[in-house]
Amino acid sequence: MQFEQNKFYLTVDIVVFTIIQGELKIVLIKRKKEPHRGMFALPGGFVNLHESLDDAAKRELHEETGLKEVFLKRLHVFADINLKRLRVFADVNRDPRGRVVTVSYLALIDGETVKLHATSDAELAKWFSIGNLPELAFDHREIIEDALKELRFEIQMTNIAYQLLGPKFTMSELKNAYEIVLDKELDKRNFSKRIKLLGILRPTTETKMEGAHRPAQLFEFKDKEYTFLKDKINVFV
Amino acid sequence: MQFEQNKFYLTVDIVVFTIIQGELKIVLIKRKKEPHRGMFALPGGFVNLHESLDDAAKRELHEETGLKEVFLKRLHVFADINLKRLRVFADVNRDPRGRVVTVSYLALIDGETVKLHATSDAELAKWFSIGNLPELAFDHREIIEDALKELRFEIQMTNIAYQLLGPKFTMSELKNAYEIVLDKELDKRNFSKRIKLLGILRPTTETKMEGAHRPAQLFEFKDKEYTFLKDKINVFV
DNA sequence: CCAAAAGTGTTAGTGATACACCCATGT
DNA sequence: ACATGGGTGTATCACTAACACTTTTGG
Repeated sequence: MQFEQNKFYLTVDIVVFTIIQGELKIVLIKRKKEPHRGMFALPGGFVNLHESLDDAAKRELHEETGLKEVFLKRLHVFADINLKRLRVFADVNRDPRGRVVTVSYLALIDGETVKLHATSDAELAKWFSIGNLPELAFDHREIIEDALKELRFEIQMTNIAYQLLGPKFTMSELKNAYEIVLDKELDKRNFSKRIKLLGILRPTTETKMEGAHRPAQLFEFKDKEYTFLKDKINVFV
Repeated sequence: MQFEQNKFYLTVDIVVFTIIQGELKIVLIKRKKEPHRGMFALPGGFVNLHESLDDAAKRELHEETGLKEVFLKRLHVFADINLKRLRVFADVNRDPRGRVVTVSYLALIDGETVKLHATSDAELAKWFSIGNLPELAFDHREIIEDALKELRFEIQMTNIAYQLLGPKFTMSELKNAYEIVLDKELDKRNFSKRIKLLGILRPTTETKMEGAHRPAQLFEFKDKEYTFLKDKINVFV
């Protein structure tokens, strides 16, 4: 075939966001091989020739971060979502080994699931606050910045927040997640009104008592599928 | 290198939109080679190993549609824009020649530029109405549908409409372009108010007389750079 | 009764929507 | 004078934004 020589390496890189101790964090792994050995990088790696990008992302994330079944299950959900928002990074010189094109993935998981992981494999995979990242291999800083922008966009335009929280949560917990992602304080009255108006939540009959104050009502997401709140988009009459 | 066998072909495909005779159209070319010889496909092709995706897109578009300098100049603008919205199509079986991953580009040009082209090379490259496409090679129909969705999103959220029109235009011409892209009638009073409110246009002192009626004021875009109208996005207080 | 977070309502302002008439021109 | 498309204004409604007090609980 005429173009036999023009072949590329294809990789996937996954930006996994979560909230731990009130901070937005991502998983990074310490590279064991050259290039950039010893530096931190996003989990990810080479796509096999007969493997879908989604499968490669799940496989690499599992291999490199050693995450458990629980986490993989969540990951599956994320894969469904993020096919819609794949990004490509393809600069000629982005990898010293040759021409490597990468496709980035965005994943969200909730803090509870995270804790299960963080104890198991801390040597290789660690959580880093988004505001305090180490020096990163390749162009991974750029990929992360892009993913963060996308996350901020998506959390306002879609219902993806369901991935950041457990199945039931208080309005305060939800607001807190938005505040952390958007890095901005929100007014609780307006937040609550707006979220209710969007109609993405269903109140449950349960409440959560925690500390010396009035118990909070628990909510759940109506849909645990990626939904675009498109009324906000079709702006022209 | 361990992954030597896992190499991919990388292609770019370009969806070029324009408006001709009141219809939204795209360029398709008739394939001269197998696979899918004789079928219509998006302009595009293999990326060379030492070439950026943008350069490959410009090169392939020029090679396959024979477009002139005028057009290439516009294309350059489009390339700047659309790096932000690259899409990947990477299914395992999308091309019978092997594992081919493609990156899609979205381009807009104005009807005037188009006419220059359409006469030159009509055998191989043709304009097709978006509502009346022929059978398409590979997964190009899916790529086009994706590009159309993106176009409809972008025309409402950004100032990309400047690429669909000449340097100066009447409010009616602009409204018409929006109507064609969105496939929806718009109220001229509300459209005009909203566009003025967005502040992306500057009125000129010139007018356009055409037919037996009051002459129309000509406008131009303030910025001919991709601008996101982000006030519409940050929705939370 | 005190501390702490939950929960809730009003007002003013801004933009969205729906709708109808006059204006400038060529014939 | 009339036909044609250009150009504009107003009233209603919905959402945004700013802001403070009462409720429920544990200690």
